[in-house]
Formats: sequence, structure tokens, C-alpha cells
Amino acid sequence: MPELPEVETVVRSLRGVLTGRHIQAWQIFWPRSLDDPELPATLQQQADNRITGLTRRAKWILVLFANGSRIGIHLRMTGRLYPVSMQEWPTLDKHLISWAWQLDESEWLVFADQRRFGRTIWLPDENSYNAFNARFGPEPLGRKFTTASLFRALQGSRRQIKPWLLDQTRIAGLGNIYVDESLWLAQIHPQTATNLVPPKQAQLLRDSIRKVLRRAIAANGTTFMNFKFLSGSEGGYTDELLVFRRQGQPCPRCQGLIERIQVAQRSTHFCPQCQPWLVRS
DNA sequence: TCGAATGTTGCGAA
DNA sequence: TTTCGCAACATTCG
Repeated sequence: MPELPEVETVVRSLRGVLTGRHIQAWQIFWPRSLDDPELPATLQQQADNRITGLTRRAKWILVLFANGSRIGIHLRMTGRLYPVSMQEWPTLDKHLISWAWQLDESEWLVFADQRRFGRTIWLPDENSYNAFNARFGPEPLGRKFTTASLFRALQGSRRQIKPWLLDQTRIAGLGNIYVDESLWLAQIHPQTATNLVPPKQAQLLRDSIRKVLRRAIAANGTTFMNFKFLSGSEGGYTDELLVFRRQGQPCPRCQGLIERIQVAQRSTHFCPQCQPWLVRS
């Protein structure tokens, strides 16, 4: 359950649950999910383990501690992060769980992950956080994601636009679903070379990305098989998808048939009729 | 049995 | 230097 809106949904739903709590114990079921095997011991040695907040950067969940250290959690394809009561905890099937924190008042925070791709990293200080932060491009919903900066960046590359948008060093947080949706809304063919996108289309693309992400966040994300936030609630954006996994169905804009092709090893959905190869302004 | 699945990384070859 | 394809990670589902 992986893209920006789903991660944002998890962060918002867990912020109130985690803020102010302490991690009393850490149970590890899949050690490889930890970037640093010493992380649990390191955390225990911290004088103050109070969680002061929860934020998101790209598709990472960041848990903030009182002394300025952070833990980053990436859900990858199938990760889920949710609280579980003390009563419920013993009944859980542990083989799907990568790790779990025991919080104050005897609640558990579970990181369950069917495919076990999810990762957890340790950012002890500002230096490590800055290095982490530098790995990503601008947040698409942030102030720095302007039409001018997007157009400039597009001019600097000759790659196909779809893999370019998926590249987290260019824009942070977009994944396969929302790239297809955004390109459809902006009427840009996914294989268009980035440097051939005219300024007007760049503006439309920037606005489309923000519109799609905002609507998805408002709907609590998209649910396929694995994404559920908190205990079992489903994301509502699944019903609002206009092209993703709708191959063979009529385009909502022009009634052409949605096609599915491979672009950069990812399944890609678009309308060949109203997303021409290259759009001129 | 094979292929594909919301993601990321690293390697080697154009 | 940039871009691209592929494998790997691990598991389930159709």
C-alpha cells in the first residue's frame, strides 16, 4: 500500500495514536526488515524515547523522538502499520509480522508485511536526516513544486516521462497508480520524452499531479489487496481511478478504449486517443 | 506452471 | 554521463 496518499493516510491516522507514547519493548520477527540490527538496542539506550510526532517524506513514514532522532519506515508493496490491543496481540498470526512495538498502556504497534519488502531505518541526528532527505526530489504537494521548476527539470532529461515521474529523486512520492492517473488527466502519453513536454503541458501536469494526490488523500488512498489503514478500513479512491487497471474500458473523457502497455517494466494504462504521443500547446 | 503485483536498488550494457 | 533492461528481494493469486 505504497504511494504518497496511502502513506499520508497512515501517518494521519497514527499521529494521534503514537504522539506522546514511549516504546517499551521491541519484538523482531523478520530481522532483515531492519536496516541496522542494533537499532532496537540503540533505541533502548536513548534517555528519552518519547515519540513527539509523525511525518511523511516521499513514501517514508518518519517517527520523531524527543531527542531529535528518527525512525523511518517504508511499507514497500504490502506493509501495514496499525495498533493492536493487548488483548488482541496474543491471537495475532506472527508470521506476517516483521516487528512490533509495545507502547505505553500496553498497546502494540504492528508492522505486518506479507511480502517482507518493507524496511526500517535509523536516523540518529540531523546529519543523517539531511542525507536521507537529499535523496528525494520536491514534495509534489509542497511549495517548491512549481510549474517553473517542473518545466526546468523536464527540459534537463530525455527520458520517457513515466519512469521520470516514478524516479523519487525527481519528484517524491509518486508511484505506478498515480502516475498513470496524472498523465491521463494531463493528456500526456506516458512515453513522451520529458524534454518535449511544452510549458503549457508542464503546467497541466503539475496541476494534475496535485489534484490527483489531493483527491486520493481525501479518499484515504486506494485499496487493492493489501492497503488498509488502521484496523481494516479501506481507501476510497479505488472507485475514483479513471485509467489504472481499466484496460479495455472506455476512456471517461473521449470514449476511446483504455490500453495497457509495458513502460520501463511497469504496467501502464492510458488512452491512446486523448493522450497523444506528444502534445503541443 | 507462469506471470504479474502499489516499490527500490544495484549492476552491466547501450 | 545518461539511460535502459534486468535481476533480486518474498509471497500470493489468477
